[in-house]
Amino acid sequence: MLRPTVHDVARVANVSLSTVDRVLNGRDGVRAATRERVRAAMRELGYERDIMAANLSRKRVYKVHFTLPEGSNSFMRNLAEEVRAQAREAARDRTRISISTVPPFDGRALAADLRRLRDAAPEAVPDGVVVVATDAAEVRQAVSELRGAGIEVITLVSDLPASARSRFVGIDNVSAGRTAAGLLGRFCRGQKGRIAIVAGSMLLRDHVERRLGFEQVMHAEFAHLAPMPPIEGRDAADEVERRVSEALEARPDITGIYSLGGGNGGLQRALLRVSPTPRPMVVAHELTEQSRHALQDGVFDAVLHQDIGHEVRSALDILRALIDATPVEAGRGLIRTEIFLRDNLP
Amino acid sequence: MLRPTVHDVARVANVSLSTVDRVLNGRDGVRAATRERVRAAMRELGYERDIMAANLSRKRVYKVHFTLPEGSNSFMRNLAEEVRAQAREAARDRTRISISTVPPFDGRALAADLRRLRDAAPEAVPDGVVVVATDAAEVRQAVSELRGAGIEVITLVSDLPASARSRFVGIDNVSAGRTAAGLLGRFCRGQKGRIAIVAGSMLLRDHVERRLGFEQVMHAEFAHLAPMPPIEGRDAADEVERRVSEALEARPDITGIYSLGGGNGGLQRALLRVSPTPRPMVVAHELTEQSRHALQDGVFDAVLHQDIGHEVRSALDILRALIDATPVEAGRGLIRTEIFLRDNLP
DNA sequence: CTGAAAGCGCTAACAT
DNA sequence: ATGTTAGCGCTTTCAG
Repeated sequence: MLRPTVHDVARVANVSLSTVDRVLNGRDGVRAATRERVRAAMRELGYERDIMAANLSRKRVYKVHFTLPEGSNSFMRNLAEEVRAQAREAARDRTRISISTVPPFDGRALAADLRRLRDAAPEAVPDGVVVVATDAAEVRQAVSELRGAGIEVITLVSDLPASARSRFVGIDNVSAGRTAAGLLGRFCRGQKGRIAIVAGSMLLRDHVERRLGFEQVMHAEFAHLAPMPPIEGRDAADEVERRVSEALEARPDITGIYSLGGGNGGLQRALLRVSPTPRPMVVAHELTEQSRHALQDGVFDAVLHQDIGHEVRSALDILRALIDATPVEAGRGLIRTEIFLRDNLP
Repeated sequence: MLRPTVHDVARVANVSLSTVDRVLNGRDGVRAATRERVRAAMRELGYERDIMAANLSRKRVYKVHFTLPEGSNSFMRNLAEEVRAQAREAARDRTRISISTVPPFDGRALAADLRRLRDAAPEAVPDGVVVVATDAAEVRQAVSELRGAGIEVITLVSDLPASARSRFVGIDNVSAGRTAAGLLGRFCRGQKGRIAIVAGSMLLRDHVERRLGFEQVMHAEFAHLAPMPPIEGRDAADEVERRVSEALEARPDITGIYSLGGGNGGLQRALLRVSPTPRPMVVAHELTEQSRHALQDGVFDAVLHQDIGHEVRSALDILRALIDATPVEAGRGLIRTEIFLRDNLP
């Protein structure tokens, strides 16, 4: 037996197609009694609307806008590239993607960009917005206004907690930090010594979260391995190289290193230059050309990674579902942190 | 400007809709010259067919059958549960799913079930079959017959190489084995001793491949840790418990264990009962209630996991594409192997 | 408030 | 070998 259609509902409820449609789409102009009759018919038949057919008829085009930080680091450049790549494919799924970039770490500029979207000409106003959020009050406010205008907002990579954003898509950074500690602690089993943490800046939210998770687990499970205060390398290879070299020379008992930010090329050079023995075990973030080589050469032991393509795709899926007011699983959007060793490089 | 439609193509090529349709679907009854004219028009306009509309018009229902091993272990039970869950959702995507189960490790029974599908009443013959394959000649034969009858066949979780199956959906099991070795080798750094391998059956292709990858890396990178010949527990907790207990008692120098199959409850019990010191490091497969507890209690150190939901969804996507004769990316279907520690349990 | 009718992009009889 | 026409399930004018 085939799925019931609007026709069946109309017949059973003894109304016309248009009335069923009005009820289906919550439009008014239907007497309460009639509406109830239609609802009853739907329930009785187990009616479920065919979204494909609906979209076809309505000639629906999902208008989605991405607001990204200007290409400060290679991660963000990759992200922008990925969005552009998927913009092409998305056309086949009735999705039109636009992109704008704003200066990084500038809440004001970001908020202004979001407001611009809301105030655009009606046919240019997007149905949904994806934003790599800077954590600032103005941004929270702007997001709230977008939502007020019926625009769905997804935060990507970096969340905006306590805001009106519809969803967050990215990894769980606390969990990533915990994972790093679990690996590094086991890699250094039976060793005595210290663990060095290399971060970009403790002003970056995801870095803070990773460190938090890392120290939670280190403290609870591997108390003999005392993490040192973070070395802040500002995600810049040169600075990382200099500071890590100093640290390695000053403390020959460094048995493990957790690099939770960028600048991994510098870390790698520092390790090759100082070459302490036995070599420290190293866990870093994001699979790039640099970190891939470091893994292959046995300089890094593990790399934690977030799959950007997956994140963008996921953001689009969730956005379309939100726009269609289709139920979206709660946990959807939490991307797994992938773990790469030399042995499972893709 | 909107996407061009069949109407546009027809107009430009100066033919009727039906002719465009014939060319589009590779039906014959079109003169070569006409066909070329239509093709040219498509290229000129950049025409791309709207699959949703096509399916709507065609009233297509994808009939898909899953043949699964009877619930011997919790992984397979979860798999069956997941398939049932998605059977409900899939209805919305014009997909009708049926399921049958067969005794595990029984190539004959599996082959019989597959033949039954092909020989069913015409309207009950599925368009595609998804099967967790037992590696046996009869099964290869049955798969070949299904394909001969125009039925697409996808192997799930465990592949059937050198067979006529259309695709494989699952993890790269060689890579998973390598990953396990990379982890276990590092976890046992500085130790001397032996590594025990616990497998279900060397008749299962995925188990063979995992072992292969594991030994590759063990040999190349951690030669001081000699892997023992596999203990075959037939994925049954009791048998695993018995055999592992014996092994632990016979060889107190077991410093690491790689459990690449099912029956992890038994492994866990054996470890608790014999409780060798220092406790061996343990890497196992599949996150289940059992292995989750083992991780939390510090009995297991890492669990390699395949996301079943993702696999089932992926299998259905690919199957629909195959049935539609839509091109399917080659790498599609290779699911990432996830790594869980106590610290990043979902 | 409610309904009839004309599509959306594609396919499938049924002509010609 | 090609064209005409009537839908698929839903939405959207435009009339009652």
